[in-house]
Amino acid sequence: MTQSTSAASEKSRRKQQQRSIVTQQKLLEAALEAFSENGFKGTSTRDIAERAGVHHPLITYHFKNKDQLWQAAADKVFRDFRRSLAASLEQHQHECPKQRFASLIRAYVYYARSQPALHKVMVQEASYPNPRLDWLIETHLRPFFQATFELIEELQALGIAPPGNPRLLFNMIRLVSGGLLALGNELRQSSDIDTNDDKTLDDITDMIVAVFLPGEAKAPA
Amino acid sequence: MTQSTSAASEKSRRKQQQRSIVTQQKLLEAALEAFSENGFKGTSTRDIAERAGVHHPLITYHFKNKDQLWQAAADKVFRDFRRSLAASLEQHQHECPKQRFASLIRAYVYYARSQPALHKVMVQEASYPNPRLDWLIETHLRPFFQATFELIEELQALGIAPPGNPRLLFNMIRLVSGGLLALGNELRQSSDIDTNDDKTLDDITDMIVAVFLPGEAKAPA
DNA sequence: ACCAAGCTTTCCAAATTGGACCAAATTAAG
DNA sequence: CTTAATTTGGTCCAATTTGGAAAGCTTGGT
Repeated sequence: MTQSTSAASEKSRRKQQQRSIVTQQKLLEAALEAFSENGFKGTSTRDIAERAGVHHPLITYHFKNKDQLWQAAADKVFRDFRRSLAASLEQHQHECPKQRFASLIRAYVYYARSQPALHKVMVQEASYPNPRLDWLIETHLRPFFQATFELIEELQALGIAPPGNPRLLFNMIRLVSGGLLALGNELRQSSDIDTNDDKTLDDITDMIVAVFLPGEAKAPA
Repeated sequence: MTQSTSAASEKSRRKQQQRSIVTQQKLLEAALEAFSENGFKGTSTRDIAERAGVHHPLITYHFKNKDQLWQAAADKVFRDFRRSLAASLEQHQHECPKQRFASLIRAYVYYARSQPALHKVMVQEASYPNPRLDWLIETHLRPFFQATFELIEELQALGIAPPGNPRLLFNMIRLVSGGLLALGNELRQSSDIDTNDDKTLDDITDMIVAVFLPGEAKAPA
């Protein structure tokens, strides 16, 4: 993804310096923030550089151009996000299906708070057809969704999740899990809901579980 | 909101011409589309004028500036939206609470498809604090939410809606009701869900009701 | 010390921005 | 059918923003 990494081709190669990595990270986070606030079109590379506290030509240096930077930034969040969920699944692999999925939702909700850009960027790009949306779907959404559809189907077979189109059910769950956190600014003012409060996140998790997984879990042996 | 309407102050007043109304409507719809796709910052008045098929100085003439145009456009959707929901409530006022609310959800979902900008604009503006968000909340969200919170509380008291913070519950419902339709472009590609199909909308409605209003409705006398 | 990696500074040409201006046209009203 | 106000077309502008090039400086690996 980054220039330096892929530059290992000709003769002289020297390993990437630490400060370079730091700069890239700063740029990626700033890009994420900016893109999630103003969309791809509404964001200028200069704005990103400013947020990162970096001179704007460094974007060209590190990421070639705006598109590449967007992709690198999106890739970072979604990769992180999926890793985070996978970790939760593995960590709770010996618990009953309902508990496992509840933990997954919890992980989703907490990740969404730590990185609300996850959901915002998705909505931004989904607002009209464009190559970035296609990339996002093929690279991250489809693989992730596919695996989760099956989880949902299991839960339905066990009578834990309600019947109906599992894809629809899944999308509802992901929407509330990520969407509420993305609306943080609004909810505080419109509904007296403080998404910074851990208590709120737990309430959200509990409610999602109560609503979307109403079936009884098997009593633990 | 429009200039001509408020220009009734000095001496000579002549009623607004028909073509003027048409132009304003075209501009409002174009503005909505553009703002929902690219956000406020990412949208230029020229882009809006082009979508509307009118010369861009007409925006200045009819709406003074970009901010006023945004507000007029947002006001139009939200007013329409609330009117639509209010109509549903009134139309079903003699049905049982669960049926009434189910109809409300249905009205929400169908409106969200006819005007996905409703949800998109909300997410766009909520992505960072700004005066437009404040206006939106005070003018439309709070009044609408307040009334609906109470409906939810009733349903909870009747054991139809699950317990828990009614505000949280409400926001979940509105998120899935509006959000799925806003993600239309993505869902088709990522989940084989076609939000243009009426059948899908009915499935969505039914699932929301099944999930969020699991309690038994009183048998109709 | 050498030299590539990384960064700063400066500059530019092109495009876009919101908005001003005024003459032409359309139309409501008498 | 006049007439005057409304609405629109066409043009222009000054300011800002855009992505990117160029050239030289600093840092750090070897």
